[in-house]
Amino acid sequence: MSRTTIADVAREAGVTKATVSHAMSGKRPISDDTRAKVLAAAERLNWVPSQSARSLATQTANAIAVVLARDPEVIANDSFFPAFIAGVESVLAETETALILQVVPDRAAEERTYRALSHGRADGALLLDLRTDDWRVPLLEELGLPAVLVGAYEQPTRFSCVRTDDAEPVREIIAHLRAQGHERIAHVSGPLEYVHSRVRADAYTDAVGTDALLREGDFTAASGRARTAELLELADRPTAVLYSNDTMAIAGLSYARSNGLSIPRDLAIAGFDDDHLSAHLSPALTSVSSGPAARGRAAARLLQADILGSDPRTEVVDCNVVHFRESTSTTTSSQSTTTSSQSTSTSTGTSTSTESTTR
Amino acid sequence: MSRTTIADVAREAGVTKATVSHAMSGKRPISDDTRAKVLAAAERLNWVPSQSARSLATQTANAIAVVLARDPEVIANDSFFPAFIAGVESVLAETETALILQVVPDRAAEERTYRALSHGRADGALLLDLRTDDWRVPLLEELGLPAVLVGAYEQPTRFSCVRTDDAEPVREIIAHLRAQGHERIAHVSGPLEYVHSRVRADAYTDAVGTDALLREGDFTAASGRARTAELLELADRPTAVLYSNDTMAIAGLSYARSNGLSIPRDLAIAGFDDDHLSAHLSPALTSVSSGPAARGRAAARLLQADILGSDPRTEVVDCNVVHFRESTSTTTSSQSTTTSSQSTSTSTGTSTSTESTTR
DNA sequence: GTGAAAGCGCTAACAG
DNA sequence: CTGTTAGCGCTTTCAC
Repeated sequence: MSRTTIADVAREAGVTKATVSHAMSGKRPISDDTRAKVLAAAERLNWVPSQSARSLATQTANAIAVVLARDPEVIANDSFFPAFIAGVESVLAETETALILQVVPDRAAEERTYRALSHGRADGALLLDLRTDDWRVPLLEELGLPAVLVGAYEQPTRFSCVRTDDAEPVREIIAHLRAQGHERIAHVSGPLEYVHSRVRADAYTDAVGTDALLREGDFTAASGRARTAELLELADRPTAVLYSNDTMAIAGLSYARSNGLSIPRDLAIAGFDDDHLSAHLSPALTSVSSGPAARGRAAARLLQADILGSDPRTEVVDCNVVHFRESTSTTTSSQSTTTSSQSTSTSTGTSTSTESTTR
Repeated sequence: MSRTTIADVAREAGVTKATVSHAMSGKRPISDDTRAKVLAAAERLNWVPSQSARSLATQTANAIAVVLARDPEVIANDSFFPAFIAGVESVLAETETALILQVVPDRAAEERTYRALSHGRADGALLLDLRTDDWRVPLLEELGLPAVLVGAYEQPTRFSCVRTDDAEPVREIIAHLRAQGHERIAHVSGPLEYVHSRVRADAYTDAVGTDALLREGDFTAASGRARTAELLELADRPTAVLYSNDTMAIAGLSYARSNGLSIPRDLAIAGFDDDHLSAHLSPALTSVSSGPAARGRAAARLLQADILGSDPRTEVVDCNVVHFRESTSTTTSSQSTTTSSQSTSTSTGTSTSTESTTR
């Protein structure tokens, strides 16, 4: 059961370990003849180099990491995350790079995890759920661990970013609701410490002119329901609510309905992130498709480039598309205004502009 | 930028590397005094042991792996996978164990990946999407890599299994449909090479007495639509269809509707895996909640036990619950027959029986 | 073009 | 209880 090592292959091929190493990596000239012998021997013995030995020797891991500080349960009910990971994997698969997914309970563990990752366990990290002034950014800079920031990050940084314009779709939705005669439009945001929640909330406040009907949720169904309950109890209750994700929107929708409201007649509802089933709900849910797979691909590519030594870049993956559906329509018959067939297959074709980071 | 190593900590604490190592692991008696010195030094230097060095020395990785041979896109549209991973992570988080997720394009890459994993990159693997007579089982046995098989596997094996009874819910649904007067009930299965698809398909064939209306899909929306189209073109078209996942069911539902059929009046529809939004669809979709999180937790626990040397066990996580909803009801008003509030929170309380493996 | 040897940072005997 | 000493399997100088 003792694993076969590079020494076994060397012996089998009648050369030294160094030669085997170089024959595999091509890092120095090798005669075709010996290379063939080495490859044959490796094949015969089913040898695969030990990643940990290689990591130790080279300080590279052939893996990138995503560290999640959120409750694992959120993974299950979030429409963004699985699709994002799918996009990431589609890029990593090309180079047989592994993705390390680690959920941590608290900040101490998170910091320890990043330190451990930087010691030969991962070549880089993808940072999700960014906060204004996120402590992870300086930490990773200090550790020298390459990273890509997914989402808007305002501070100067040497890292690449994958951004989208989340304010624009919010403005579009508010305008749409206004056009339908709505005057009291509420917003249930995600945790406002997250930049993307904040951007959406700010765009909302800007568009409606006040934050009186802004309520902070946490992306879970429970919070969607609770914040909706609060809003509906107001003397001057809103006639429309924009939620920062579909899970909260649907929880809110269910709650409103069970309280005798008809959607969209009594209450218009819009979500965000466009879950793959949202178009099939009743009423079909107006939502913003945020191109998670495209963003995952972009992030993985930027990270690989960074690891290979490229300069950091900010890539704006502008794949937000608002799908106006029945949940915000006064005329219940109409389906989406924008093309509704805009799904995974077409998202590769969305406009992707690139600009270099100036700072 | 040279990383701080155990030698730095030893120097800082005025002891040797061995002492530091043991102070951290507790693998041999250490005086409280020196332990304190070591911990203080480690803290001061922000030292985290190099995982690759440790892996090399101990042949352990502090990580477990899931290798996926499917198209990354499936991850995004599958309701089982994210919830399963969430369950796995909730167990791994307790011990700060990492999850390695690797998507591979073909069998050669998959085999190479398992070999690489077994060389100190992962301590074990979770096997999903089992096939009858799956080649991975003997491979992992040969490699000596601990594993847990998720799903029914009929061959004798030394690995632990996490099983569920998928036949029973299929029988329940068929019986329910029969009771509503349906006589031509079709089934769109997943790829029949997968054991779980096969089990469901066999249960279906058994229950209806023929496989004339059995069609093989591949869990994608596209196949759900295509197989539904074929079924609806039959002279004697079915009046009910049971799909092997919700994604196919919803695609089928949409297709049938766009062809002028009313659901469930003209066509009853049932899915499998109970996506978190399925209860909110219109009509609400009858589906089988298969407790993915509970299965993920069970699998992770069994794998950790195996890694620590426990004997393999087969755990039957029987958390399948059929939610009868509008898509199969003649009386369109009624909601689920079974409690519909059976969600993540309650799934921990489902009956979980344990039996030891006899072979 | 190939070989020999020195580590990468840790753990685990073996001494004391 | 603590120090010394070999490795784990690979890469990478440095010689030849």
